[in-house]
Amino acid sequence: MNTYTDFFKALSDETRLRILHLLVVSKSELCVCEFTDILETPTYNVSKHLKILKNAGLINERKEGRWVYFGLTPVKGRFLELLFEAIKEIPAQQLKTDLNELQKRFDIRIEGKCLLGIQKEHLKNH
Amino acid sequence: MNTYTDFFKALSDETRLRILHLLVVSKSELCVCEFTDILETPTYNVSKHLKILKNAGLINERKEGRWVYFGLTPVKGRFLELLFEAIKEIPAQQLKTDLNELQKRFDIRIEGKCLLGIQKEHLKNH
DNA sequence: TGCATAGTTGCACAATGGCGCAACAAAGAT
DNA sequence: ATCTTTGTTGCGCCATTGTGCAACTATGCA
Repeated sequence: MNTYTDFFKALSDETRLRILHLLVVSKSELCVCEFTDILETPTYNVSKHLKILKNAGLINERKEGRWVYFGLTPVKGRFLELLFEAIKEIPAQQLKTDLNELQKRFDIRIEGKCLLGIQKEHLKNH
Repeated sequence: MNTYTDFFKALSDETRLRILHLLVVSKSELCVCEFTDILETPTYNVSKHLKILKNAGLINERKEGRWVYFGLTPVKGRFLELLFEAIKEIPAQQLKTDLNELQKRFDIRIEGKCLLGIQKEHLKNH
């Protein structure tokens, strides 16, 4: 039961909902610096939100050199299947904008990998 | 956007998830004293949770004499449709128990109306 | 070895959220 | 009119949550 309220709690924050939406729609893994640029939120913030989504069991982590990629967990059960479908259907302008920004990040990937890091200076840790 | 995080926030509490599950599965209106007995939570608590669900736009209120019935809002949009489907599919024991308790309350309705009030003494306001 | 880059974590702070209690409103019954 | 029943609301308390800052780890490069 707690599992399910935790799913909803994880999605009850705008930043985290945007993160999950990006993952559901793109069907890809994204790395922390890509999220940072797309969401326009400092890295430490993105990192914390990703941790919450991970602890809720919604996303997985994969390390590759200095980069950490996050993707959806494999869907087991009809509940998550429907929940992800629902998220895909949210008709919010913000989410469309996010997808545009995601495309920009995909365009600067090199052989499918995120190698360029954060592009927006003001979002980096100093 | 806030609309959607509010939906999730509303469902990120166990009591409220149980309430919405009852409404989604039963396709009925239930009154506050029925929720009180089923959820085994004091009336003032039930009332507050119902208010939160109502403010989120998930449920409606209808007064009938001293009784107040709550039911799902008419679904507009694919997002809510899928969200409610998802809630139906949650395989938690607690929710099954709730449905049994709901049946008991339906059994003591008179001509489809909740006329008997709270059955569990310790849950009433004093 | 030292430096830059990618990311995480601990701390302090303000805001929010759920609970219990007690007081309240509203409707019907005696 | 008064009492009972159904339900709501305001208050104080405590726990949780999101944020920014600063310190930290870890990986790769010169």
